[in-house]
Amino acid sequence: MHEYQAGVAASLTKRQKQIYDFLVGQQGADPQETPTLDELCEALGLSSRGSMHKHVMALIDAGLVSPMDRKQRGVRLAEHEAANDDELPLYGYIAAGRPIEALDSGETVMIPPTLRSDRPCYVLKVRGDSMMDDGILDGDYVVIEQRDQAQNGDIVVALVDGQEATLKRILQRPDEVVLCPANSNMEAMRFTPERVRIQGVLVGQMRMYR
Amino acid sequence: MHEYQAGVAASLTKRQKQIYDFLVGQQGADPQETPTLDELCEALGLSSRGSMHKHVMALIDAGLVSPMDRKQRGVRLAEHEAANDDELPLYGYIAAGRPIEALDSGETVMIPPTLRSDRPCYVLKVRGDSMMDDGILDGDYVVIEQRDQAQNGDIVVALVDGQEATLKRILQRPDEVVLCPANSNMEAMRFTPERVRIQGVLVGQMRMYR
DNA sequence: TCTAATGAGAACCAATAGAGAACAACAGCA
DNA sequence: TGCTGTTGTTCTCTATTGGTTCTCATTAGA
Repeated sequence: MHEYQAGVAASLTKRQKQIYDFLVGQQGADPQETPTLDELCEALGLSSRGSMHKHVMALIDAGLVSPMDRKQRGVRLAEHEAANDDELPLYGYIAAGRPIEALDSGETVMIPPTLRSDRPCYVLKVRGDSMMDDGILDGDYVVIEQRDQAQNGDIVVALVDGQEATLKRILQRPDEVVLCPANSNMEAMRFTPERVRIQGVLVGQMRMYR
Repeated sequence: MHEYQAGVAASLTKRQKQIYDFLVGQQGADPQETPTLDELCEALGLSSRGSMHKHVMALIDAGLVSPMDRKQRGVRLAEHEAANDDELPLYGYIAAGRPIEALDSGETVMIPPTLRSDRPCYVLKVRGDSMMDDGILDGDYVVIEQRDQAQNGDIVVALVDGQEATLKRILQRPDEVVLCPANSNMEAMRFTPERVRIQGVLVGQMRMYR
């Protein structure tokens, strides 16, 4: 998303970029403050509201400024409500050897953007100690990025034979897939590749005490 | 009736914002005092109650002022539902045997409300493996509730001799305080009670992968 | 030279702002 | 209960502000 913004900003003219930069700075000073066209003119040394309007319209077309529909509320930056829907769905419990135990209600958990990726994610609650040596304990919440491929060494949600879901570190070899627990009491499990389907990759974890 | 768009404070007009700011200030001065429309007019230099009423209606539509249903009880701010301060300050790094390494910049981290307590909290980043057997690894973020007392078994930020900060499980006995690491390679440390000061209690933890 | 970017300025008009009047609901009081 | 002053509500009318749309001139660059 920042990529996108930068890309658009790159196609702005000098004046437009200058105005946009001013607005960004202004917002940092006081998010409530939305300068009028006249104020923008004074700040940037123009004397024609109409000219300023033309520049602002370009910024609106570029998606950087929210359209001001004849309302006299000043020029304000577009709210880039990115994909930061802070709430992610809590699908249910994951424990070695059973399918994911679904929670019916559309329950969600608030997840900081730093704990997730830009792609679609969901949350599971961990049952059992199979990953304890990697610091993932019973009761922890894990954030899973939804995808069907992973790199060797990733911790993944893997579905075996279409029914057993488990959270394990994965090793993919040409002839077999190894799912490695992080628990000295447990053995790695080996399967032929076609028996294992990846349902997501671990991107975040959190735990609450008490 | 009123075509002001309900919603955000950012969409307020200048006058509306001015009135809202006045009300906020007023509330700070004396929470009991709820100015009438006439008083608001006098305070802000208007002479028409009707005009002031129009502005106040806009604030009500914006959800900033609680509707006054023809009652003569003055203008009062809406109960601000949970001014969700999702951001907590990131104080710095904590590692066994050193003071907390401060990060100067007022950096903050977004923390879901479920991961913190209602009391004041802050965030530290973990250095080292002294708590690895409890699933707290190098690089993890821990949420600490700020207080100076703890129960036996709590994981606390403890300051020893006023200089060494450490994250450990605590055991308080009448004659000594034991700080227990969660790492089979490390020994518990024993101090006389006056040497140990509790700076907070662990209430949440999170980790990001890659 | 041609074009795009820029800027000035005028005219237009809807949004905002304010005054004031009239009315309605309320609270206090006899 | 009825009276009275206070306070919220609704209305009309007017003025100003500020976004919009023009036209036209100037400048920089290919």
